Formats: sequence, C-alpha cells, structure tokens
Amino acid sequence: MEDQEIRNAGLKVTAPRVKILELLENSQQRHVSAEDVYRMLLAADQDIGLATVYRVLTQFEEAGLVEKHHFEDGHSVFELDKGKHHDHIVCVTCGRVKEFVDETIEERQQKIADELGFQISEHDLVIYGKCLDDECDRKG
Amino acid sequence: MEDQEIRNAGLKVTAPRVKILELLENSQQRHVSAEDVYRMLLAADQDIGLATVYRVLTQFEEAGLVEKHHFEDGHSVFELDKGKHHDHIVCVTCGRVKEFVDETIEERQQKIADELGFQISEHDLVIYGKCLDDECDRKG
DNA sequence: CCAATAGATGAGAAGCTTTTGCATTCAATC
DNA sequence: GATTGAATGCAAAAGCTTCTCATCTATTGG
Ligand SMILES: [Mn+2]
Ligand SMILES: [Mn+2]
Ligand SMILES: [Zn+2]
Ligand SMILES: [Zn+2]
Repeated sequence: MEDQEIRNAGLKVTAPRVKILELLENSQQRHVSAEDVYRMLLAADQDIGLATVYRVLTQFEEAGLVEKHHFEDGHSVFELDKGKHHDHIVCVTCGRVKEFVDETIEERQQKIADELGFQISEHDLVIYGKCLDDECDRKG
Repeated sequence: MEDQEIRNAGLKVTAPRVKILELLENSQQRHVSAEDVYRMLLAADQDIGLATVYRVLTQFEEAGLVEKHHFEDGHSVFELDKGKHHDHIVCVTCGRVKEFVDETIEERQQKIADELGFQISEHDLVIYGKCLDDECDRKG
C-alpha cells in the first residue's frame, strides 16, 4: 500500500501522509491544488492543517512522488508523478485539464536550446482555451 | 512620442504613465517585473507608488501596449508588446531571458488542440535551463 | 484662461497563496 | 514501554498584488 512508498521516500508513515497520498490516488481530478486537497480532507473528516498539506506535498515532490505545475490562475496544482513527461491543455471556462505528449515539440525545444546556448533543465507548456464539452458552460 | 500611445489607449496623459512607458522603451532588459519598474523609477527620482506601477502596467496590458508573463520565480514580468508572438527561454542561474519563435511548435499546438477539442485562446511555453554565457555564474 | 468633473494618484490596508515558528504530539527504535 | 528526533496544528508572517479612500490633476468646454 501507500506506506511503503512513503517509507521509501525517507519519511515517517503518518496519518496525514497516508491520507494525502490515498487521496491523490483516488481523486476524480488528477490535478489538484493544495486547497483542493485540504478541502477533500475536511470533507473526509480528517483534521489536518493546511500547512501540513503544503509541507507534505512539497516533500512528496522532493521525493519524486508528485509533480507541481503552475497554471495561470494563481495557485499551484499537484498530480501524482507517473514517470512520463507530458504537457497540459486547460479549459479557461470549466477548468478541465487534458494531458498530451508531442515528440515533435520536445525535439524542437531541444533544438532551440542548443541554438541559443542553453542546457535545458525543464520546461512548461500550457495551452489555454475553451473546451467543447457539453457541460463546459454549466460548470464553475 | 509616448503621449499619443497613451491617449490612444483611452488613458489620460499623466507623468507616471509617460515615465513608465519611456522606461519600458529604454530599459536594458525587455522583461521587467513591477518591482523592477518601481525601483527604476525610484532611481530616477520619480515619486511614483508601487500601486500605481501595477495599475498602469495592467492598463497598458489591457490596451495592448504591454504583455505580461508568469515565469516560475513567483512574480510576473512585463514587456512592450511588439505585436509578434514569441516564447521564452530563461536561465535559472543568471535570469537571462531569450525569445524564440518556432512555427513547427505553433502548428503542433494547434493540431493538439483540434484533436482534444479545444479552441485555443493562448499558450505559455517557457524553457528553463542554464545558459552558457561567460558571466552567467557571476550574476545574482 | 478658468471652472467643473471624471479620472488618476499615493499611502497604507487588505487579500491570497504559501511558508515559518513554536509548543505539542507521535513514529521509529531499542 | 521509554527515548528522541521528526511531524503536526495553529497562528503568525511573508511575498506579491489589489483595493480603499482622501487628495490631486488632466481634460473639456465655456
Ligand atoms: Mn498532468
Ligand atoms: Mn518576450
Ligand atoms: Zn471547458
Ligand atoms: Zn545564465
């Protein structure tokens, strides 16, 4: 179960950590903010402080269990690290997020970095737009 | 001069607006934060509040005079809108920023959006890395 | 030019997300 | 079960940005 992942990360197995990891694994939406996690915990009657949520997510990130992204709406979102790099397209109306991988884009970025004299450490590509989902306009 | 650009934007021609626009046009670095602008104004003995800097930059953005970007270090950066879209590559050590345009990447993004059912409104692509500039390690 | 007025400004307070300090609690180890 | 360094919750603080409001000013048109 989750215990071992937490232990492997060099962290003590505590209720907050287990709950948060479970939550990330079972959540409907892959991409959640610290506040989202906090509210989900409250809804599940877990008495865990927001500071702890931030601390745990940061530790999970350092341990490679989760990834953190900055979408344009002010706060960061976290997702389980599934090992394979991908980028995101976000609906500006309903907030839906889809993931994609495009090898051509990846190659081009490498080429650009080479030409401009940079050694890439990472990159962030987020496309913003309006999705065509039926329920898009009905959601907040 | 700048007066007309400001007037065309539907804004009154005031000292803060003229100074800020001049500053953006003459600055060494194209990409500056609100705080950068504020400090430059102080250095030029202009008594302009930080709130005004934010307000003016936001108004300039709405008027299409400047563009705003979010790099990963917390604060936003502004640059004069030169009309042609471009993306950025940022040095994580010295902060240098270079711009690039890659038509292939642009096309691929459009293709991805089509496939996933999104109508693109904008996108943000930032590559982070270490630049090979001689002075890179010597700068803050 | 001056008066009237809608708009702009500066200073500080407030807002929001994220981090930190600290006393208390707890998991790991023996 | 006792020991101890790590983890937690809470409240305070930080960092960036926006807002409030009393004061000031650019614009206009007389
Ligand atoms: Mn993702
Ligand atoms: Mn630029
Ligand atoms: Zn949508
Ligand atoms: Zn550099």
